[in-house]
Amino acid sequence: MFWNSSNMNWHQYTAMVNSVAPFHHLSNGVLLNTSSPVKSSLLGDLPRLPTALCASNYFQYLQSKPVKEFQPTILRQQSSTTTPLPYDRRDLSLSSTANSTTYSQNLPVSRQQCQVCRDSASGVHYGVQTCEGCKSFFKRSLQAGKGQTFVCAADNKCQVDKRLRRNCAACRLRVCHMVGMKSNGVRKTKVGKTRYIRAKNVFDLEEYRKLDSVYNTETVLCRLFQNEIPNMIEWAKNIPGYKDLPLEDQVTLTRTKCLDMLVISVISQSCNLENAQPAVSFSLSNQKYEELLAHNESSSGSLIKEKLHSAVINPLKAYGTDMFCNMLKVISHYKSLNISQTEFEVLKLLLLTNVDNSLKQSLTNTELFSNLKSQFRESLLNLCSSKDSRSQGQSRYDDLVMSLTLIKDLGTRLEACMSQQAEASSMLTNLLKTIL
Amino acid sequence: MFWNSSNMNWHQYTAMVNSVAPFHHLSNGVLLNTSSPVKSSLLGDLPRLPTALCASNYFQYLQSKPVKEFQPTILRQQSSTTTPLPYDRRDLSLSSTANSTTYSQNLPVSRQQCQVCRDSASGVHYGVQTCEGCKSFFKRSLQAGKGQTFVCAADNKCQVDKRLRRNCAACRLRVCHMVGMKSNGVRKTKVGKTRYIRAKNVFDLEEYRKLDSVYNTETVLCRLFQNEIPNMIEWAKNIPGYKDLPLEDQVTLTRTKCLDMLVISVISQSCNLENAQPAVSFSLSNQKYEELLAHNESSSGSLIKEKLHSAVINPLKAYGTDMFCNMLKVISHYKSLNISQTEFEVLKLLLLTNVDNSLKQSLTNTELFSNLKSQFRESLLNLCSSKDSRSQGQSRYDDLVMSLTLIKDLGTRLEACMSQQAEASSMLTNLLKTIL
DNA sequence: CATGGTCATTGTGACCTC
DNA sequence: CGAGGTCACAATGACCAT
Ligand SMILES: [Zn+2]
Ligand SMILES: [Zn+2]
Ligand SMILES: [Zn+2]
Ligand SMILES: [Zn+2]
Repeated sequence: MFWNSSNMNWHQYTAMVNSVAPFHHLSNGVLLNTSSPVKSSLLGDLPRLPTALCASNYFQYLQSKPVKEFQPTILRQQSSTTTPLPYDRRDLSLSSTANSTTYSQNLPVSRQQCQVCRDSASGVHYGVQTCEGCKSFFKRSLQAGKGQTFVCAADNKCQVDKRLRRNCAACRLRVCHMVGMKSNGVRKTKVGKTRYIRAKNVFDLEEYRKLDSVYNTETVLCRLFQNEIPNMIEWAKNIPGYKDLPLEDQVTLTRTKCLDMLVISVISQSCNLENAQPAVSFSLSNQKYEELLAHNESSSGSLIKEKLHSAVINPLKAYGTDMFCNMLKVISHYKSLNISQTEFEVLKLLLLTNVDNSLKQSLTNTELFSNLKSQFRESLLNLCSSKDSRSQGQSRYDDLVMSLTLIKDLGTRLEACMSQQAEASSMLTNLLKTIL
Repeated sequence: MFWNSSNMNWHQYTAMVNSVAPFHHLSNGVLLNTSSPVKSSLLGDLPRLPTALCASNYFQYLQSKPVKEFQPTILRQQSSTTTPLPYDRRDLSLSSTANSTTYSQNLPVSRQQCQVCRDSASGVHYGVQTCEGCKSFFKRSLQAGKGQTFVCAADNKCQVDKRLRRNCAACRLRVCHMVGMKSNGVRKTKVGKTRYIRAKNVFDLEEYRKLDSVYNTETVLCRLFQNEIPNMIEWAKNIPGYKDLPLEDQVTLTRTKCLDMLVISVISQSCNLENAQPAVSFSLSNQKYEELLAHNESSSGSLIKEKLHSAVINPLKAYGTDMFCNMLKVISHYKSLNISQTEFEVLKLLLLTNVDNSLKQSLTNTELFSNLKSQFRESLLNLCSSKDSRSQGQSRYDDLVMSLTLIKDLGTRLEACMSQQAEASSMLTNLLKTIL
């Protein structure tokens, strides 16, 4: 719904936006207006979601970068013959030759790999496909008990793969928990029958709550982002005049601005929620929260869930990366402006066409673009002037335009978050390639 | 010079800004105008600089957080008596009791500490005060030769202190280089006389060039930031009407906006440099670069040095953190707008007063602030209108206001950088406290 | 006094036992 | 088949000889 705008000209478009303005819907509410040709969007309505994207697969996907391992394929027997040590089991050589022997080589990149570090797995341990190393690591962490706490030297976002897994125990254990490794109590003596069932491969709230930080607002926004891109592109296509731009320019604009657009959409959506006043839901009980979370785990654009999420799990975060608090501030700003949905829609357009000069020069049809841009600008000015008196209108226009800096700020922060969530950039490229 | 604006009313101020507009100065140029009562600023003129802030001290300062070590002060002899092992030298207990015995306890937090990890130092090793651990670590890295390369699992920004130094070898070695540790060749056999002189404690380019990334644009901006704050505050005090605001509001505004103000100043300064076209200095030879760097190491606001710096040292950076490229883009944008210094000055004022609602509510005198803000806004509108025709003026006004999103974007990125450079936030608080 | 070497201690992971 | 144990190996750092 959110990105929806059917084929019509500019005036029809603004008219529609006006008429649709008072139309609110919640993430877990029902869609009231069934007559309009809505294309459902994840930013509020949550249609059928590919459930394959659950926690384990998600992280597996994020970590599936082509690890460069051009091992020389020699000197394994070499070292053991030259130095006849009594034993040499461990492989800490960092250029090992041992793991190119999985029979289903590298076709889908996924099976037979350790879900934690992408090394070759030796079986299912503690509920998850892992390598010997991660198995032992998790075992030791269990044996050590609750006393030991690892600390990350960076931001709890360390890469965990075959060569780096020894660097940060905190992040390694975090990933272990994320992919669902569990002790299942101490092993029962000798029951040959129904043993360890495979872990459900879904976020487990109890496990999840043990984790510290990091994976909350940012993670969900990143995931949301993936799902929302197609809707955003569809929306842009239906902007009057946008399709007249050359295709390359459309792609350029969409690609450059998609993060900002995601942000402004979530913000405008949140402004419409009646119960989105900051700090209200913070008093909800954990039980209520779990109900809500269980009701619809998959994905939701509204900040309401995010807020609950943060309230329960999120402790203090690193300075400057707390997306949640920052978003609340911006929402409150817009609420104080008493902004209408119509104004939000036009602000979106302004934001989409607010490019710096270098980007503008790279467009193929600058003329057409500038026309479009000034048209949007004009539109906002008219909107402001019609409501209030002359000088009041100018003042409101200024307020609205200046508020875009806040959106931009959030977009930049989100970009930083995403860049740390592995290959968001290439992911984006691929997505856009498949869509257009 | 840059933050300079003497005591005068608003009209005098704009007049002065107008008259001073075509006045350019380079970082290594001479100051031409000696009659005006300029207060020199680091953002271009570089007066006497407290040279105490060199590389080593800087990192030492950044890392001087109050490490929470409430060691139980027992069980040292305990363990050696209960288990009569033949040897137990190393202290890996993580709650050691050994380092509260430095006789000059914790008065200035600085002396007798390892410059790398803040553990208690055992003397000067490889030219720098270090602990035994870091000494051995550096020794091994020398013995291993160039073959071995450490890789950081995060972003080459890991914290290095007593408990975390074992986490990331890459970052530990990086810090070793940063504080100036050197091999000085292999030790001469037996010369009892003039031996290792203490390292100069200044950035050494040769050592520095060995490092990968990270410490370039961002580091210098952070350092510049420290030095520039007082000038910024002085500048703000002289804005007509600003001193009429309550003192708390002044502090609030200054504190919230100082990063953005730093960014816009560097940008405007860079736009004035004749040779600041992007990608021009990239062709300079290394020798030329070293000359420039040697000429004035301490601090310089102009991007010209930054550009050289990056051109020589900076390889590709993490996505989204490359301040340098982003700044170049913005500079080029403003150059294409053909922006005047006067316009920049007013933009600065607009940026200073562009706060979100929550901040505005926290001000004590909202009325006064709003008046000031609209005054600034008016001023820019007049400036634009006077130059061009009516509609042209509005268009330019829009362009300028929208361009503030670009500045905000840079500010946000810089904030992220600074937050990773340890305790920039508390540093800022202290600074502001001492000034006001 | 700083350097280079020594070696107990700790984390690791390939392999083994059950 | 997987949990738990084993132990060679690598990194670390307190201490020592020079
Ligand atoms: Zn693994
Ligand atoms: Zn980590
Ligand atoms: Zn140290
Ligand atoms: Zn690191």
